[in-house]
Amino acid sequence: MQMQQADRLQGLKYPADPIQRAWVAIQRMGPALLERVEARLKDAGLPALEWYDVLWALEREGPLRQRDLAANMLIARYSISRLIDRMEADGLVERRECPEDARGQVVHVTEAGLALRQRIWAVYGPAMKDALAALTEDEALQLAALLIKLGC
Amino acid sequence: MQMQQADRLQGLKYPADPIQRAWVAIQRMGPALLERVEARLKDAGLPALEWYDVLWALEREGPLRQRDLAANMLIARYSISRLIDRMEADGLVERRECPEDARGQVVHVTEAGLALRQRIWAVYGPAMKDALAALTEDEALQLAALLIKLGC
DNA sequence: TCTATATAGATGCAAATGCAACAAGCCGAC
DNA sequence: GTCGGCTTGTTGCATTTGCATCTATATAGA
Repeated sequence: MQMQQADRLQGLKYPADPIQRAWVAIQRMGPALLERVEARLKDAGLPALEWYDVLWALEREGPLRQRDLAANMLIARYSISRLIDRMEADGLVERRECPEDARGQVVHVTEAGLALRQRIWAVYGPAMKDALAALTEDEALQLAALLIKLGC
Repeated sequence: MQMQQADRLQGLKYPADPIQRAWVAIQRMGPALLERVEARLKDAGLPALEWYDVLWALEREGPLRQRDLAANMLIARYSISRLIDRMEADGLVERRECPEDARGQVVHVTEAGLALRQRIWAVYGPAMKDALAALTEDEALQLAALLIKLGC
């Protein structure tokens, strides 16, 4: 198999300055953990997490407009447009007319989409747990609280 | 100006489960903060942070092989190869022969590279500080410590 | 030494991304 | 009403990515 250099996390140094240290840690660990998890999805022949996010948002909140999906996922409109193109081509979602705004469309999940989400979660859930296994539950909550503070 | 949907961080929900909550927070805040900072670089007509990372690694540690840059930045070899192509074309770095391994090359930073790094830092530093302004120094250190734990 | 295997880096190709521009519909001021 | 400006979603184009593969060199082991 190829490399996996995102797991060369051991020898890396961090700045001493608190702000810089936090910044580097966030920007380094986010992608590294993501790569670990996505590698397991790929090994299982499953699509990337982006697809999961769409499917889960639709299952959780019901049919949504592309605009709202974009807002949920913090990605650009044109990205959603093309992501939904691909997912629709795979039969996971459907675009339907939007009654109260003729510009818009409403995205619905299909049965196949629901089924795929479950198959992804069966791998994603455990992989996420493993990725964060070094933290206790309290620490995980602390970490989340600190990060969420940054969004406000 | 265009959108900036990465700042729609306010209304977003987080799972109650500690592990999931931490995961979502990391994966959401990392890119959102990055986008805020990179927007300021772009407004100033400066290149993306990737370039900064290369320049700073070379300035800090001296000339490096592409292999070592890749390890430092947690990115794939072929990405480095092409990143250095572009930076070399811009006169910021130079590839030179590697005396003790004829396969390899050593990347050196040029005067222009040193100068550019300083210009980037003048924007990057303050932007980073602003992005993390919601945290005290203690909190920043706490956050960093929790994240760094995940790499071990 | 000679061979097998591993590593460094580059690259062709297909897919994905970002940007800018666009059409179509909405909405509020007048 | 209608006019200007905003929002929604799409698309052409150039750039960037990821994957697989390739060459050249290094290194370990018989």
